[in-house]
Amino acid sequence: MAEQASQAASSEAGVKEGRRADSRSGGGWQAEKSALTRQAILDAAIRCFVDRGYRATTTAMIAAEAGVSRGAMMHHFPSRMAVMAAVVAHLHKRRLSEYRSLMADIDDSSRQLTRAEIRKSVLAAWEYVNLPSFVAHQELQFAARTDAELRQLMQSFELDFEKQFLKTVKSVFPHWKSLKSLQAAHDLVQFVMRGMAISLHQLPDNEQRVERVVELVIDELARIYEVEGLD
Amino acid sequence: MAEQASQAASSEAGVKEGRRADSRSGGGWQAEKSALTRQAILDAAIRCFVDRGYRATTTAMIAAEAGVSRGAMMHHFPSRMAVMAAVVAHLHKRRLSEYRSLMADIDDSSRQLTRAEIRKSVLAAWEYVNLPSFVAHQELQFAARTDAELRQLMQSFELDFEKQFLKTVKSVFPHWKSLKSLQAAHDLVQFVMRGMAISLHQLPDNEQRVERVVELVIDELARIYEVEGLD
DNA sequence: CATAAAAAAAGCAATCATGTCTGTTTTGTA
DNA sequence: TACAAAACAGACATGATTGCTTTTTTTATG
Repeated sequence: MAEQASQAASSEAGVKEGRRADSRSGGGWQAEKSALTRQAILDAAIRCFVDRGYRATTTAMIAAEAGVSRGAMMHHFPSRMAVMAAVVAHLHKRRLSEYRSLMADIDDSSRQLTRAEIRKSVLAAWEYVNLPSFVAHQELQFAARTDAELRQLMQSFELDFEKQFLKTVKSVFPHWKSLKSLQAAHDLVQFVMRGMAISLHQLPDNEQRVERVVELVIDELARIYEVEGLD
Repeated sequence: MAEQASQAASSEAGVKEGRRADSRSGGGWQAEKSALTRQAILDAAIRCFVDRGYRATTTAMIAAEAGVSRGAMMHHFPSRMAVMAAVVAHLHKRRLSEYRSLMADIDDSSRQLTRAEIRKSVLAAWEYVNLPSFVAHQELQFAARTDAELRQLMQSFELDFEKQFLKTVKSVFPHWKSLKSLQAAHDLVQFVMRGMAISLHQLPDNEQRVERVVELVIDELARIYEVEGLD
């Protein structure tokens, strides 16, 4: 269980990379095509989640979106749940990678945490919750509330993700000393962004409200850091 | 469209109340029983949403939960969507009523906004997002993202709800002068609570994290009020 | 070149949810 | 009491989704 998550998180060079090299001798092209098809199916599933929702996504829909036949898909994933399991693992890696990429632009390697950096990190968090991968994961997480099988499937990944997530934040804000307050600040940002994402994606007239709340969060983070996070 | 919402919001004395009085002359008992059945169906639907999810909730499930036959249900609501429409209207009233009830305990009618009041309001917001009615509405709102019909159905109610919601907050915090900052503060609280609700209801070990974030929000509200909300 | 294995495509049966239909009971009214 | 209308109950048919099976094509290897 826990191995699954950490394995999925760490094994960046997965099935695909491991076999593409030896396409000259033997046992290469077939495996590569297989991996390509799998990847296409997973990406298609994510797109389906985003614009149809988890429950409404059928196996036929995924296959059509991926451009493969239903039979081919059943060859790689023997059941619907098998696809979902693979998507969970796929999203786990993709989300971590995307978040790290967003946060990578912040580190200006100054020796002090500036308000500008805080702002960048908050905006990055807002961008993050608007990514397709986040929306897809949101669909899965939300469905998991009332789907025991899916919940169990995601459980270990969720725990690992939270761990990696916080670890990334720590690496970006090395000057923030109090781990406790950093965790709380991180939680605050994540909760606000998530709540804002789900609340506003059907209400018009967002921009100003988003802007104001973002400013409030920045203010609060600056205040927390000033009080508890200094060296 | 807009009339639907405001009508649903204002007409507190609906179908049920309007006909129960004249059970002596004519047209009473039957109508009352009808209203009772409708109510049972709507409440059953909400329960189904909470523990099965919107998409997984079937008409048969609702009927069974309500203790009526599927035929009886189809008599009152000719289609699945008709049930959902009625549930949306029902939840609209119920949520407003419950939130007002939660906020009613705060007003200590002092002539100044104290930190204790702020704390109570934040805790009330947290209680609010843990009510079944909120969870059910969350299901509907979330499903509406990828269900155009449902989205259109809810649209006017959502707008009206936000209006009534803010109005309630204003009435509870009459000393908060700047409407702009009050709106922002209200948004902040709502977003945090919503994000926390959806993020944590499957992760264990919540209490401490919730506690800390709640404290942060209280601090921030106090700060905003001090800066922008004073008389 | 031939054969085995993998990948892909298509067809099929079972299940399930919806909507409609018909029949029965209860209530209101003349 | 008789009749009309509403409330209710159950059965049926259609359409959709899933998983399995069969057939065809592609790839790897002796």
